[in-house]
Amino acid sequence: MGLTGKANCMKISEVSERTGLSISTIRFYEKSGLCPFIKRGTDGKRTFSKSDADWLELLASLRATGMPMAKMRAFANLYACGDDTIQERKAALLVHGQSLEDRQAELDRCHTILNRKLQRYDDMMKDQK
Amino acid sequence: MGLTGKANCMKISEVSERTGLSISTIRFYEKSGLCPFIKRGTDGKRTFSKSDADWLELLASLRATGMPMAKMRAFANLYACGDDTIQERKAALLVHGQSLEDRQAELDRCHTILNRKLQRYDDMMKDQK
DNA sequence: TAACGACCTGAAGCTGCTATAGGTCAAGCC
DNA sequence: GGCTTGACCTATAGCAGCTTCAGGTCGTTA
Repeated sequence: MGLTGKANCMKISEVSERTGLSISTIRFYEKSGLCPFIKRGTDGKRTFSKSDADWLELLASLRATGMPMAKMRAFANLYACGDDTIQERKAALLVHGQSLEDRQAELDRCHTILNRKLQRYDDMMKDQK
Repeated sequence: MGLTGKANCMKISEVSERTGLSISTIRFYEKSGLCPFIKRGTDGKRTFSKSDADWLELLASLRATGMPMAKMRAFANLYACGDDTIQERKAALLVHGQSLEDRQAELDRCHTILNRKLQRYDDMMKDQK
C-alpha cells in the first residue's frame, strides 16, 4: 500500500523537493554526467538511494554558489572513482570555498552601491519639496 | 595630444574598466534597451558622460546580484522618464535589495553545507589511517 | 474501462553573454 | 604617400544552463 518502494529509496520528486533542484534539472544533470550512477527500477524509473540524494544536494550547493558544470563534472568523476580521491575532492572544495567567499564579498559590495543609490534617491526627493 | 576628447566624456573601454562590464556586454546592454540614451561622436563611436557611466555601474550591480534583464529594462525605462519616477525606482530597488539579502542568506547556507562536507572528508581520512 | 497522475524521452526554446568575421578610421612610422 | 597597428564599429553564430513542450508508458483509483 502506502509503501514508497524500499525504504532508503527515493523518487525523483522527493529528491527534487529535498535538494531544491527541479525535476528537469536532475534529469539534465544525469544526462550531463553529474550522476551517472543513478539506478532504475524494473519500470524504468529512477530510484535514488540516500547517498544519491546527498550527492545531489551537494551538487545543488556547488551550482548555487557558481561552480560551472565542467568543474562539477570533474568533481563527479572523482566521486565516481571512490574513496581514493577524497584528498583531491577536498582540495577542489577548498578552492571553490575561496571563490564562494569572493562572491560573497562582491555581493556585499553591490549591496553597498545599492544602498548608496537609495540614499541618493531620498536626498533627491527631499530636494524636490 | 593626450586629450581624451571632452573632459567628462569617456570611451567604451574606460567605462568597461570602471564598471567591470565587458565591452561586448555594454554594447549588448545598449542593444537591449538598457541604455538607449548613449550618444555617439561624429565618428560613430559611443561617448559616455559621467552619468552614463554611473548608470552602467548601477546596472552592473543589479545584474551581478541577479536582477533579470526584463526588470532591468523596466528600471531603465523609469530612469529614461526622468525624475518623476524616483519614487518608483526607489521601490524597485528596495524589492531587489530584499531578494539580494535572500540570496546572501542562501550563499551562507551553501557555505555551511560545503564546510560540513569538508569536515566529513577530514573524518574519513582519519578513519582510513 | 477510462481517466488521472507521476514518471519517462527527445527536442526545441530561452536568457545572458561571448566569440568571430569583417569593416572603418585616426595615429604613428618608414 | 603608403602601411601597419589599434581601438572602435556591426551583425551573426555559438555556448551554458536550464525550462518547456510534445508525445508515450505505467499503476492506481472511481
